[in-house]
Formats: sequence, structure tokens, C-alpha cells
Amino acid sequence: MAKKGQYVYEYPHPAVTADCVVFGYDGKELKVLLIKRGKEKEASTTAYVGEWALPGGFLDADSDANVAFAASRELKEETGLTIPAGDLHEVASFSEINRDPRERVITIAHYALVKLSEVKAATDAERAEWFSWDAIPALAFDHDKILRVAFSRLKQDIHFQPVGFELLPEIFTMPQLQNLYESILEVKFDRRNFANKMKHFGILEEVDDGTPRRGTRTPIKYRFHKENYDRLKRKGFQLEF
Amino acid sequence: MAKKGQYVYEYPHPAVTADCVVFGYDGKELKVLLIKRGKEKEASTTAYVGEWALPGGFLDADSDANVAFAASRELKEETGLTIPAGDLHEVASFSEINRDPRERVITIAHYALVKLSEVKAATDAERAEWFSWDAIPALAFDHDKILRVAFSRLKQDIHFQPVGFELLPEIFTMPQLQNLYESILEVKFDRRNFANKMKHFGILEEVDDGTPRRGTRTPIKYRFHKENYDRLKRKGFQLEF
DNA sequence: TTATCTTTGCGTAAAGTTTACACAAACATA
DNA sequence: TATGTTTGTGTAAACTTTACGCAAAGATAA
Repeated sequence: MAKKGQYVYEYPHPAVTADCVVFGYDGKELKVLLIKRGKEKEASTTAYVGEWALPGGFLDADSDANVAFAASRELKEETGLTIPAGDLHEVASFSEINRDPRERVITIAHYALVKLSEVKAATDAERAEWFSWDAIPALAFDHDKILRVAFSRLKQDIHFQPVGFELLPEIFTMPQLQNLYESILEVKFDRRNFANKMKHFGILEEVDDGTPRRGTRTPIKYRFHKENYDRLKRKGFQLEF
Repeated sequence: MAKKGQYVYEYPHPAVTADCVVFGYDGKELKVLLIKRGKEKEASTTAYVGEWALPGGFLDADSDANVAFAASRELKEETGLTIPAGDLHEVASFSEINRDPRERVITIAHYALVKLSEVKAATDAERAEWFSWDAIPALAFDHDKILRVAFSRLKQDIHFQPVGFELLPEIFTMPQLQNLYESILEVKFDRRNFANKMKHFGILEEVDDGTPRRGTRTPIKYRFHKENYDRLKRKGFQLEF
């Protein structure tokens, strides 16, 4: 981390932060990871202390390799979550002149997708907390706006790339997969058509856990066929619905 | 513009620039506007003098309302082109630690679409020049990378939004429209299927310029039905091909 | 315990979309 | 004058999407 000191420039420079919208899915609802703001270490004054905000923090201009790296580093520091910089999807910059009361701050927003199940334990519950998508509290700065933009980006991306693997537990059911898509796209699909389409992509593998299925009420369990999934992800697809 | 002086911060701050990839279309080829780098006014040292680069420049942290505004302002200063900040599409940030030899500089890349015909006159030919997409010279900094990313973003956006109005002259022909789409998407379409599809969207209006068409060799002239075009743009569509 | 509701799986017919393709007219070129 | 190129138009076949019915068994309520 940069040492506090005197950094002098001939022209005014903004501070740059990297913020993360971390999406998780518990099998029922889309969730977002937020942190409770404490005292800032890096700025001369504090702002929005005690309020909920997106995890993120200042880029260290002297040592962070790039913005995504700064985002990953801050995420780890603030929430305990380890997400490699390469798994962060850049969303957009937010640069309005007064978005931070302390000084000019430009933020580069990112989003990430995590398996909620595997991550809950590793999360630093002291400061971080998961919120249901439709129960987000008031947020510091312009973070509500960032959240909306990140979500609409995810919504857009999902048309071109499969998105379940990153969010679902390894073994899941068709209704869970459908609910995930419905949560992100904010629409309802016909159960049967959805299943047919998903099966056609060839990225699903039935899991045979020995238990003979006695009726249709207990859903079939699937996992992703990783190889086909990755191929489809690279190649892209058209999810039209 | 910010006065040169002493700007002091407790932590290191990067400089922030806004760069623009301006796409134009002359009825045959996709083109990009580049500038020849001269002496920098704003940085202590110069870099890449005499080389071609994307238009753009430093955000003035004290006075630019936001990054898009800075991009618009710099574009005007460097090329004479007036493009409102609202017409710039943000692409991504580029923040690798050594992308500028002078100091840490993070750039926010944008793209814009302009009618080449209407703009040629207004462009400051002293410094700016249009290059065909497949004859781009070596560029300063990481601008070739930015160019590629901006292009692929345009390519992606075109699947969801009609894009001809911004690039074509007011009156154009079906082959021109098709060629534009083929240039951006880098594929070939069947002439007849392309025309059918475009007509179905209901955004084209035949232009009757009095001249009776004597044969099929002279193409029919179209203009966009602005109202339908804007509605389609807001609503989005699926261009699948 | 029984009746009813809900969840899941499977499959098909109808509507819509995409793809592939041929011919005729006139301008351009050799 | 002959040949090639450009443009317009329309249709049949293949494929995709949509809408929907039925049966089995667990869940719930009486």
C-alpha cells in the first residue's frame, strides 16, 4: 500500500477507485454483497460512515497493476472474498464531479458472479452482508446507480454467454436454473420450453446419484458439462426467448 | 482549463484521460479518425510525438463535469469535431501500470458514430485524418488495443440496436446499408434475405425523388423513418442473422 | 385417511423465422 | 455487340419458437 505523504502534480488529478457488484444466487433469489462503511484509511476525511456500500476502494497508482487488480485486492480486504482480477467484468466508469464529497473520485465499476454456497463461510461477516436483490438498502455515494447499471449489464451479457456455472452449486435442478434466468432477465418462461432449449445447448449432464427416481415430483439433478460449457462460452450464443 | 501549478495529495493519484474512437462510413468502408501527436500541453514530458493516436486528452479534475464531457471537449479541440458527450458510448477503461511512459495514466475509452459526409468539411485536417479500417497505421500507447476493443463493442451493440442512422447519409441505398452491416459484423449476407429483414423492421422509408426507375440496376433510395427508428432503438431488437 | 393442490417430466401441433436459391432488366465494360 | 455485374422480386424447405395437455407422486389441508 502506498505510504501517506506528499504527492505533487502539475495538474489536478482525480482519485480513482474500483468498486465491485458481487452477485450470488441461493437457489431462490439473486443476492448482492454489500459492506458497512467504517472509517476510511485512505482519505483525509471520512464519508458515509455506517452506511451500506459496494465493496471497493482506491487504486494505488504506484503499485496496483491495473484497476481490476485493485478491485480484487479491495474485495479481499473488505469482505474476505477472493476473486481473481480476471473474473471481474468491467461495467462502466462513474465520474460525476460531486459524486464523492471529499474530493474528485472516479470509480470503475465491476461485477462478479459467485457460488453463494461455497462462499458464505469465507465471507467476513463483520463488515459484509448479502442482500436480496429486491431488498437493497439505501446506499452511499451513487452506488445505487452503479448497482442498477451493473445489473443491466449482467442482463445484457446473459444473452450471449451462459451464466449458470458461476452462480449455481455444482449440482442443481432445472427449476433452479430456470429461476436463476428468470431472476436476472426479469421475465417468466414456460417451464417445458425452457428445459427443451437448455437441453439443446448440450451443456447439461444428468447426475445419477444412485437414488432411483420414483416419480416426477423430485427434479432431475444436473451438473454442467464443463468442456461444452466453456466452448459455448467462448463461442457465444444467442439466447432469444 | 486547469492552471499549471502545484497540486498536492496525501496518496498517489493517476492522471485520467478520455479517448475517442470515432467511426465513420463513406458508403464503402468503415473509417476511423486519428490525430498526429504534437507537443503535449498538459504533461511535463512529451511522448510519442509525431505518431498517430486516438483523439482524446486529460480530464480536468477541477472542471470537467464527467469523463464523457472531457472526451467531447478534447475531441473538439483536437479535430474540430463537435460530438455531444451524450452521443459518446463508453467502451472500457485501460489502466495497465506502464501504458504511458510519463506517469500513471488511466484512460476511459469511448466510441462515436458520425456521418462521414457531413463531417469532412468540419474536421481540422491539420492534425486529424480518416483511415480505412483495414489500413490503420501503428498507433501510440496501447491505442491499437483500444481500437480493437471499441470495434468489438460496436459489433456487439449492433445486435441490439439499429446503427445505420448515425453513420449513413440521409439518403442511402439497400446495398450501402448492407455493406455497412457487413463491414461492422465482418460477415456476408444474402442480399435478398438482408433486404427482407430490414424492411420488416419498419424503419425504412422509400424516397421518391421524382426520377422514374427505368430498370432494377439503379437502386431504390431510402431514408430512415426517424420515429420508428428511435422507437426500435429504445426498445432494442434482436439481429440474429 | 382421503381429497386436493402443486411440482415435475415428457411431447406435439401450429405459427413464425431463417435459409437457400433463380430469373429478368438495365447499366458497365471489353 | 457480347459479356459481365448490379439490382429488384418471391417462394419452398428447414428450422425454431410458442402454446398447451396429460400423468405421476409428493405436499397440504380437511
